Amino acid sequence: MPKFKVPDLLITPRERGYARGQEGVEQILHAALGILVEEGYRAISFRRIAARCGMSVGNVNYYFRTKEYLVRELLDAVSNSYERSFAAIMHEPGTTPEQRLEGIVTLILEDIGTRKTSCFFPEIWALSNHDPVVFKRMHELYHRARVVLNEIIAEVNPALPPVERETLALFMSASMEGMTVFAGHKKPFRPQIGFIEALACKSFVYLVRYLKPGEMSAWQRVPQREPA
Amino acid sequence: MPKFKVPDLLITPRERGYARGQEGVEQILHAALGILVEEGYRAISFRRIAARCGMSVGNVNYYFRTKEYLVRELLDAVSNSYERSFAAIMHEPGTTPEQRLEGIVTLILEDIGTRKTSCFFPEIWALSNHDPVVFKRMHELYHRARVVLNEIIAEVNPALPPVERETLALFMSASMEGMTVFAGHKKPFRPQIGFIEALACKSFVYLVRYLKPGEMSAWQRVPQREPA
DNA sequence: TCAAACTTTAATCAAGTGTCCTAAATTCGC
DNA sequence: GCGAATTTAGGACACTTGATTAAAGTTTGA
Repeated sequence: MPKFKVPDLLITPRERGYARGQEGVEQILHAALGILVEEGYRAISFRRIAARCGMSVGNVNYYFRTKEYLVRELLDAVSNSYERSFAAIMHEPGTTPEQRLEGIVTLILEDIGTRKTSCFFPEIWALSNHDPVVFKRMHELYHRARVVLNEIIAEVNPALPPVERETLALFMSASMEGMTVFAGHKKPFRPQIGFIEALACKSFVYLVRYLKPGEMSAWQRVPQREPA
Repeated sequence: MPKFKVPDLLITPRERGYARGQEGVEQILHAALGILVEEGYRAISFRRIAARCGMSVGNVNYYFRTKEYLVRELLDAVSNSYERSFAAIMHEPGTTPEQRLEGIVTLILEDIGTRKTSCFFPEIWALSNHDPVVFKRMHELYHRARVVLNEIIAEVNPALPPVERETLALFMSASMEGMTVFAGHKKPFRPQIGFIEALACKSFVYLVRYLKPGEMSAWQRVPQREPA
């Protein structure tokens, strides 16, 4: 099982323009990410980006006419880098589903140990509460992550109905994301990440293997109600 | 098992001053929380708070000389409300540890369904990456939450060594917190919260009961390394 | 009653914002 | 190397928003 590392950004090249221009947008997006990581989303501004990559404000504005476009492309670039990593694990030949599951758990728990991820995602979570565009793109990203988990579950435990399978995938994904706050970069429990990884793997493998169809529904005592 | 509901704020009364003044600070703190929930942390300002509770800017500033004091008291008020809820569950007589565990899972997963919690915590997670005071208070709050879990684990599975017990408590807590983004208020998976709750309870009870001492360490394949 | 506690008004001072415009400099296919 | 397309600088515009304070008035409650 090789080690995967999620790259910071995966920027799709523009159709027109000189090579210099492409370099420009990459500088800008990396600067934007850097500011977001170091100072939070609200700190992103044309002026700060310009300062950070030694450009003029007007030039940054030439590449991204509005801040909204800029943020959207930044999200896409992060999202794309994860998509590629997930695909790599999914298409790895000669691995058992359990090995792939462990691969994902390792990938994610290693990734949340990076400063970028530890700062970027909480920022996005907060933002998605107030910005529908961010909300949509974030959940698309997580959806792609769950596709991999779903496939593994279906392979190990084919009798499990789709709803229960998807709930299980969600449970695993959310468990790992939740760790960001506690065992992410410079967080109090980062040193225990080995234990945490082991616990997560064992717990997930157990659930995936031994969860019986209908069991989840049977456990539910009260049907969920949704207050208006 | 009665239903607990976490109150929005638990404001400790001041030592001096008139009753009117106490009412004033409560208005202010509730307004600040409202703004944080609706527009994000960065939107909190004396001006906005004043507008929201029909006060003058100067008056808000009279109660809280700086913004920092204000935010600190806001955090404390939220923190205290959770502390009381946890204590209530911990000291409930005539319940098995398993029942108490289910009580906590239910409490937390219901709580993340509220708009306040769904917005407040992501905001705090993001903020804690940039503000050491918020970092400290947030982790104190979570520590108090884990104390309850720790106690339950110790009761069910007394042979489990402290480190492994604490890692398990962390794992459970983080799993539930992670759900905020996916099954919180107005989130895509809120309707499945019944399934999720069932899955969490069963999975946690299984781990708490059947985790054997030393098992976690044995699973760890590679000792964790920390890059500088 | 009357001092302490509140409240308003109005103002200061500072920093920052996105967006647009013009004019100069550069790139790179031809 | 020409020259159109592209990139860059720099500054102007027109705002918004911010924290904090001083002075003067009002309310409270022992």
